Amino acid sequence: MPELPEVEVVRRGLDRWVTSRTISHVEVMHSRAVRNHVGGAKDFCNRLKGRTVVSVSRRGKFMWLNLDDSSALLTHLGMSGQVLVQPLDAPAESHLRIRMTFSDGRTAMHFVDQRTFGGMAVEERAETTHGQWLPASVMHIARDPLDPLFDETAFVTALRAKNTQVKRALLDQNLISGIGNIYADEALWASKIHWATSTQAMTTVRVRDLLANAQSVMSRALAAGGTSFDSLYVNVNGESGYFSIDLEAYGREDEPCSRCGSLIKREAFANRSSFRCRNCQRPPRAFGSDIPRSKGLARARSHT
DNA sequence: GTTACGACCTGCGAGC
DNA sequence: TGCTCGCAGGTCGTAA
Repeated sequence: MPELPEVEVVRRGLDRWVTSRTISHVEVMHSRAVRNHVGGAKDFCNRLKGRTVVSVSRRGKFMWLNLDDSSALLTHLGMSGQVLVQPLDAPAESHLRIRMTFSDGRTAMHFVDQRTFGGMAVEERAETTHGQWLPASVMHIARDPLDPLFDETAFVTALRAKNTQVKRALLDQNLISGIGNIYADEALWASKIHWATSTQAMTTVRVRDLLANAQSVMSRALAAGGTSFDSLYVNVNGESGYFSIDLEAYGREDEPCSRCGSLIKREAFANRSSFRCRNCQRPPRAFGSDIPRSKGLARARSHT
């Protein structure tokens, strides 16, 4: 599933292959892929035609192509989105949602999305209080931990001021962006923190350690080309990442912890799963009992 | 204002 | 063999 490192890999690919090219034709195969575009599919195509891509930016899991007017092509990969640079005569993928060609007649850009949680929209850019120009719907997204301007002190203060579980806070894109279920579990494992720990019980030192581990695991994932359990995440050339072999907790139910040898446990968390070491990540006192295993995650692991 | 939770969506494996 | 069900999870809207 695309989280910050995976989105950054795609952004870099697009920056290389799409920047300075002029869009000549856009086709929307599935209207849900442009559901967030206010004017609908026809307007989406019209607004892109003739525009030149100036650069490609990202904040958290959102990325956008800055166009040569005041607009941007905002893209979110959702759970299964892929942006592929393909030869013009490449056959349509089974879940091709949007296809874009360029005036230079070289490669085409395909937006492929099996589960249609992702999508594209053309939006006007607006200036932030820090002088940055962002698409309107990205304004509320916090900076991510790999952003050079990420304010660590403000994050520590904001997290400790919340009244929730620490993993919920890590997944809150208004607090810190780019972290999804996989890297939240990995950062918590590295910090020996149970996901249900209260944010108000977190000391400044523990929050800083957690943040450092989140930065570390995502930097390593980025260097490996991202994490992939199956064909749902690929870069713009259709290649999978290799970081899944280095995951310590996520998807490793009933496998020994590499640190202490205790078994990794899977628990239900907010309609999804959370993985932790039974020994290194002890639950807070108020936390309850074991949850039965899921078949789905075992399947995901079997694809690696 | 803050927090929690369900809906959205599709492909695949398990179970019957 | 074919059908049904559960599961993966990021974001948003709504309820508490």
